[in-house]
Amino acid sequence: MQTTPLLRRLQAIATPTDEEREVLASLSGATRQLRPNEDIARVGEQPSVVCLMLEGIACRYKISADGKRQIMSFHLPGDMPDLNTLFVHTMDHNFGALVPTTVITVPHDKMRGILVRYPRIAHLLWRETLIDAAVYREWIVMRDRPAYARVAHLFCELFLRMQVIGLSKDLSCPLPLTQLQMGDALGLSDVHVNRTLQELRAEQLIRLEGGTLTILDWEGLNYAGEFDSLYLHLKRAA
Amino acid sequence: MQTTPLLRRLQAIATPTDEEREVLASLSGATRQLRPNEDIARVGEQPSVVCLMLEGIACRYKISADGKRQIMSFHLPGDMPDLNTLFVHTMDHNFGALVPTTVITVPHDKMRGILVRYPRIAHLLWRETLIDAAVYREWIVMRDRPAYARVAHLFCELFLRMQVIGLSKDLSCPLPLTQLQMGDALGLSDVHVNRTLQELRAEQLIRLEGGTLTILDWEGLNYAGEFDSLYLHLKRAA
DNA sequence: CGAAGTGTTGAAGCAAATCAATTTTCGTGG
DNA sequence: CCACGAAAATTGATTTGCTTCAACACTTCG
Repeated sequence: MQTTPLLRRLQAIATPTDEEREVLASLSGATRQLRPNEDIARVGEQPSVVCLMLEGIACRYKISADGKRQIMSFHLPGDMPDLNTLFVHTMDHNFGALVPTTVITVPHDKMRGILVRYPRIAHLLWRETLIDAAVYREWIVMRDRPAYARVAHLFCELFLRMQVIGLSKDLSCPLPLTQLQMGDALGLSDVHVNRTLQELRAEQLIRLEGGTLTILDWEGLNYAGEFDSLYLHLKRAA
Repeated sequence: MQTTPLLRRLQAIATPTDEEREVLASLSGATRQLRPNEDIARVGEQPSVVCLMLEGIACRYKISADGKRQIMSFHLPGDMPDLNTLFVHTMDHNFGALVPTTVITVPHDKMRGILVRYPRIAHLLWRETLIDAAVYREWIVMRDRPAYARVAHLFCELFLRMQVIGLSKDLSCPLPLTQLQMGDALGLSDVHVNRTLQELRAEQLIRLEGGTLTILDWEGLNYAGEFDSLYLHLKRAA
């Protein structure tokens, strides 16, 4: 049942046939355990495998000239974040774990074989990479808004993404990120993330403790974050 | 020779075979002329055609709650910016012309036929959409830097992209954008774009007049913009 | 030739960064 | 189980790059 997260994820954004589900369910490869801040691939490398996330949280990031880390996306179980390395061979960014994380690595050759034999799976995965791009676009927009909206937006997005892979319970989901990590993703200092979290708590929109996010007011949080889930292209809404 | 820009663009990022070049060169569809600020597709729509840009400059953008326009990407001749609508059917953003622009529209069915018959073309175009995503990632990072670096970065990117499609001459290329349009793409006010342009001119890095950008100091501009062209994944460097 | 869009300049205000402690939490070994 | 050190969270004070507001000048073109 290793690949359950992948199927959950793909069924959230598309409608694979039984055969396709079977092929994807049988995806296998070396399992790899990563510790927080351990990298999976770095700028300049040319990976020969793609990762399937099973557990944990990973991110893509770049390091600026002044040493600041910019997180460009978060990746959750079920994601295949480096599918792009099949066609864009050289990493233009880093990819690493933020918390203890488990992935399986599938050789490029094997993936390519599947794409050729099952064009519909290729299209499914193409769709997945396009939704990835849609998330980037939303982040470009979202990161131009005030801190309050940015943090709210991030929580809305992560909650929905956790929900479709079955990791939420009611209005709670795991969110074991530090304020520094959130800041690097939101383009905010950790200090300001902290102050903003306090605002969101004071407004009774969220609770965040012990690595668990609880949304107290979904509508209110959506409004605060100017959040519209359309860009996630999920088949069903929350 | 309508599709020349497309071939130029694809040859800048990949190596199509003669047959593939021929198929792509024969791509045809209705020609459409667009005036500045005329939209090609809007949020919520489900286009049934994809555009191939022949001339001009288009952009993807969203309008925020407060009415601000956020430009998420620019598109130049040779780009097929809404290839994504083949697999992600509903537009989550707007797509429109910024200056007088010519496109041809190719029906989805026709494109799908080509993708099925020529898997290598599918992979080529997939690569194209992945590079699009790489540009989004870079923009997320770039937009967190000071205004001076952002403007410099934009000019470096646009110059290289113009160059690979044959629209540059020496270190000059067309750049008929207003300061407001640049501001919407950079997350800066038009006022601040103006002041920043003056700095770049004062530093003898660029000239920008009459819709033409001239780079006076490529190295200096790269440094100012913390620009590294890796993310564009061009086969040859500048 | 006048109107609209674009570019330019100046002054004031503000959201968030930065700098600098201090407190709390948490993992780990004694 | 507690003590310890390191990481994370929190608080306060100061600084700053950019926005906003407000004019005004220039260009372009019907």
